[in-house]
Amino acid sequence: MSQIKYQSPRGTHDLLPEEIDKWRFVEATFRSLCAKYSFQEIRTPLFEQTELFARATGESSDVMVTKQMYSFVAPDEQSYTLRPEGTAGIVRAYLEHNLSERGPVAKLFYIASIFRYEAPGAGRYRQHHQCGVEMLGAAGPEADAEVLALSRDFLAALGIEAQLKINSLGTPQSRRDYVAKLRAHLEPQRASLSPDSQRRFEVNPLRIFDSKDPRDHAALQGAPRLLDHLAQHDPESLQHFQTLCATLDGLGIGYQIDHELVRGFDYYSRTAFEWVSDKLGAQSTVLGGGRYDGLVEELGGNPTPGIGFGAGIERLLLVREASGASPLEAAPITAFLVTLGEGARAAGAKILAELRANGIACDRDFVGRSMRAQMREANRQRARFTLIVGEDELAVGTVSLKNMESGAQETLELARAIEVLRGVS
RNA sequence: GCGGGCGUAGCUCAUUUGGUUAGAGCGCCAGUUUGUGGCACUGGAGGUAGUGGGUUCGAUCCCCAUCGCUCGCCCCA
Repeated sequence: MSQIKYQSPRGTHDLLPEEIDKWRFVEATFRSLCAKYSFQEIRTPLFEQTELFARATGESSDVMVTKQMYSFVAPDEQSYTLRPEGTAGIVRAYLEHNLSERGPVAKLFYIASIFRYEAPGAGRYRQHHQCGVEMLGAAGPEADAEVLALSRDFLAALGIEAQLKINSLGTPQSRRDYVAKLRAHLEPQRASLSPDSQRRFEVNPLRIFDSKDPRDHAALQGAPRLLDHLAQHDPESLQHFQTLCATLDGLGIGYQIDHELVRGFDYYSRTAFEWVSDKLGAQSTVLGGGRYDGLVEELGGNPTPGIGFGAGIERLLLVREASGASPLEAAPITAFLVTLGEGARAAGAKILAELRANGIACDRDFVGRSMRAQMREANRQRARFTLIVGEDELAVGTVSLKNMESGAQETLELARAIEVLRGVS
């Protein structure tokens, strides 16, 4: 440990064999659900032109966000950035390949690495991994319900308990008026806000809702609510929200309306949602998403509605374990070849090849260990059978097949043993 | 970016008011007679105590720095 010269960069992690099965489980669960919901996988480049992400993360905060991106100048002297989120690249691909021409609605999903230069914390890394979906071209609340139903099924399949919170942000226009109202409400108490929120008051008053400072909570008492504002000035958004709620009721998806659930960027509209868990301390969101009807246009396309969600795999696994979901184990191999003597050892490669040609997962000893050690290794790998080949067997062309669970052993021709092993593979 | 805690074998942790060869459990390797695992027993390998400085006769232990992890704050696409 002390002679270590290189280590993985801060906030990045190696996924070792003993933990990879959990990841594969999450990914396989997500893929199979997406297939069920008819979402199709898309893979976009790990990096894009910096400009794309700068645009997609909004003009107002791009200075701040840019500091949290892994940007670099390539030999072509252009600036590129490792993707800090999943949606922008997909929208770019949607526009670049005119996916809108293939049908009115594109339902896409991705599993991707995400890079953000920020302080690592629980469930928060500089390279993390997300499962997400994007549904482009459908403006109605049934699209929201589709995405939410998938998210519900996903968490349920993972054995994660979480609560759904939803809210409506209205349209950028109606939200602008709301922000003005909110400012008006807070103005008189401005001096009593936390220092951070006094800054937010200038930059992005909606964010004050995210504050944990009691002073800010006090100031927000009696603040105007988004949904009330929509009722008066944006009836279409309210109708959208109410229809969604009714649909969720019909689907048996429980939710909680959270008037303080907000999003920072302009292209967000209407539905915003988060699945939260109390299992994680400060990082409570396990899956978040919402509608972004303004994004495609922002990135140069025709006005196109969109809604999606993203969920960090690291955090899903943390919550899953905190919830006491059953651990996952690697699939054992079917057979372990034990050889005795040089002749058998030399013949081993060919026997393994035959087993594998018949679809049998198998392994052997590669360091010339004793039979006892080979048996131990077979046990350690939880092999279901050992195939023992010694000089005796070699001489008459047979093998000894031992069932490691029952301990029963029989000597038979290799071809027969393969028949048996194929039957259990 | 700010503040608190932590950093001893592969893993989980002991140890020291600063004092000879830093320990345990698990894991790993080997053996317990001749070709048989899981249990048990025996033995073994493995650590310049994250790293670099400093204080001291002497540092794993005290001080500083640095890297990493962690908790909270900021931020959160």
